[in-house]
Amino acid sequence: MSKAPITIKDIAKALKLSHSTISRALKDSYQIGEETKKRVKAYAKAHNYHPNLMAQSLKNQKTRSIGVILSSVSKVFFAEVITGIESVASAKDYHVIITQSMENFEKEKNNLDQLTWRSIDGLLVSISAQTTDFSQFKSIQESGTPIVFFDRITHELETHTVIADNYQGAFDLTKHLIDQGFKRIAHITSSEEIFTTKARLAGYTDALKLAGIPFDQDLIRYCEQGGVDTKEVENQLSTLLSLDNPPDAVFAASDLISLSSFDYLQQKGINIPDELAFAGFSNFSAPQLFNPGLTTVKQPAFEMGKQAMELLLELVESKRPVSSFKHVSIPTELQIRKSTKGRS
Amino acid sequence: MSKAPITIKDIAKALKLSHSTISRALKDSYQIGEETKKRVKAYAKAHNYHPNLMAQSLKNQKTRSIGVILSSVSKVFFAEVITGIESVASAKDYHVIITQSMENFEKEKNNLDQLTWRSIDGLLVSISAQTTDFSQFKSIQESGTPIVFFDRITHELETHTVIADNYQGAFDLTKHLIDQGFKRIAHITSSEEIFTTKARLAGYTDALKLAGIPFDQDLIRYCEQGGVDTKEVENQLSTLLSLDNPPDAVFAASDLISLSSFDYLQQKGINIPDELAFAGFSNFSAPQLFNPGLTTVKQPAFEMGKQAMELLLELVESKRPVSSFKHVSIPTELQIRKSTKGRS
DNA sequence: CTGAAAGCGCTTACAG
DNA sequence: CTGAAAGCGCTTACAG
Repeated sequence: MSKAPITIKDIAKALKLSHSTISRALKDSYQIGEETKKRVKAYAKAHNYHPNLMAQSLKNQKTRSIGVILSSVSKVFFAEVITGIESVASAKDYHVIITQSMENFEKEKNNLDQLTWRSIDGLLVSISAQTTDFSQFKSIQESGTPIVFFDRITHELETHTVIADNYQGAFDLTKHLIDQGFKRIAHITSSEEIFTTKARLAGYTDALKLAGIPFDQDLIRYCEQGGVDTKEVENQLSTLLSLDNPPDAVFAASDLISLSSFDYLQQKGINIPDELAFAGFSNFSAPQLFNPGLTTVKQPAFEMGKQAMELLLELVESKRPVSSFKHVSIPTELQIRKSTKGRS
Repeated sequence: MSKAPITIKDIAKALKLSHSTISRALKDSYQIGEETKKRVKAYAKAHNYHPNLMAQSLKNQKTRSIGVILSSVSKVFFAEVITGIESVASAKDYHVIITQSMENFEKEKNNLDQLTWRSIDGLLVSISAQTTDFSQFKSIQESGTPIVFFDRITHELETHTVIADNYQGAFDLTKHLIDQGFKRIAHITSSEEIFTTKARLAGYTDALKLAGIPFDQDLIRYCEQGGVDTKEVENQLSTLLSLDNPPDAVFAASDLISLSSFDYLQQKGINIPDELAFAGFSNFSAPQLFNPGLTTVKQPAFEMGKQAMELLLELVESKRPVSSFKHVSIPTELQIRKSTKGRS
């Protein structure tokens, strides 16, 4: 194992050519003769030549690195998203710098600063729950770094976006509950502001409308922390249960909410689904563990990461400014289990 | 927002100094007068100067990037490890390139190649289950890139290692089962070869010995895939259950094994803990979801990532070769739930 | 078709 | 205490 990797200079010396010629031959420049190209490439391969990325970056003003901001890698959903992102990145020789906002606006801003001065070529973002001001993203975009939003997106910037079809997922889930005979369907969801919350609420509302079931604002409960705080979920649940006309089913917007809810309901001795049916959005690795098994809407996390990265690299590698943007929405998958079994 | 970031040259021009002086002032060189330093730093700060990392890397032959190889980010354990690694990295301005081996030797080798020619400054590895040949790691180390192993380690290379105290964790868990009155304790574990498997088996064995319970090889069941394949786990369980003298408790080595087992046992209508007690190593986010709640040994994942990264950076930043290596073992935590309740 | 030269933004031995 | 110069490994306009 040689300590110093082989460089263009070394090849030039060995082959008695100038280093410009080597450089061009390696990139298949039309200016170089076929014979020469072959010799150079063969030598490079034989000696396991790899270009020095730092030198290339310095020259090209491109780092081949992509920044990612998401709330937390510990969430199964995001772990799967990352795998999708990496699958594209490694195929195209980019590397990915992951940062976590922990749903915190200040942290998100710090991550952004960090990533910026590391001079990334592009940025992938799922916006934190706290974020209402998008000016930092705008200035990054204006300074020439393309951004693609996924999952938690905004339309305040013009760019590609990739989401799960939250609307359809919520619609399907609500319709399933209605089909099972439930009439008072509550919705415990995350912060009112975020994009996914709005889309899910719309799907829920439309499914009710279609079935002629009246919408009741009392049945919509927001958790500002998105369920990170167990107490928050318990409060919303207990409010629901003490309504004059309590719900017969609950549609939860996330795993965290479902987890806390199951604990609480079990504690209170409330039987699922006989006293209260329950279902939720989830990328939990083992929804069958819930007792009874949890009916879920599964988000296409890997696929989202993959497509978001592909769209970002389109922007990064595009020769000229892009002005027409795609808004991808990927279907979700309804998985029916015992927690929503109707009384029939 | 200026498109082009400010450089040393810009500062030099503005302050009518040479760029050598700026460079030195910014790094607090003793050669530069206090007054000058102050002026330069103030200007740099005011204009939000950040050094161009590519240029620095090229000059210093250091990239400030650290490679990580682990089996899969989708495992909660590794997601937490990553958070620990990142916490150190971001504080010290390193960035982390994560790669996944998926327990596959070939993939691990590819990741290694990729990382190598990206010229990382150091490497953090949790070895894949398939790996028995460590020559690639050795040559990387010999070529000057420090490596630290964590979780799945080897002693074939001389370097720092960081593990959870698997021995003690297994010992504690086994002792707990014995204390609860169980006498035939089976152990369903991962591939026989890997380090963690051996350590856990040793803890298990010693706890039995101490209690005067005879060791029975029939009660030790290996899953080559580590439980990725549900069938594998079911086979081992059914073998155990059909023994002439079947176990009264099971100690599982991982979440995956516990998950598949619970499904299988529930299917077979076997009551936990009355017919069979169950406990396992786990970093599952919600062990209380198991029905009944699962007694677990929790691994200090965040802490492991943090300490491994700290030790690696010690090696990376050390001026001279290090020859004395630390072997850190971090305590695990036994969390007792209903799945191991004794009959008393 | 090939080469000499300049330059990306920094660091650092060498001079003064 | 400060500056001019060389060089890290590459790319690419300019010549020939």
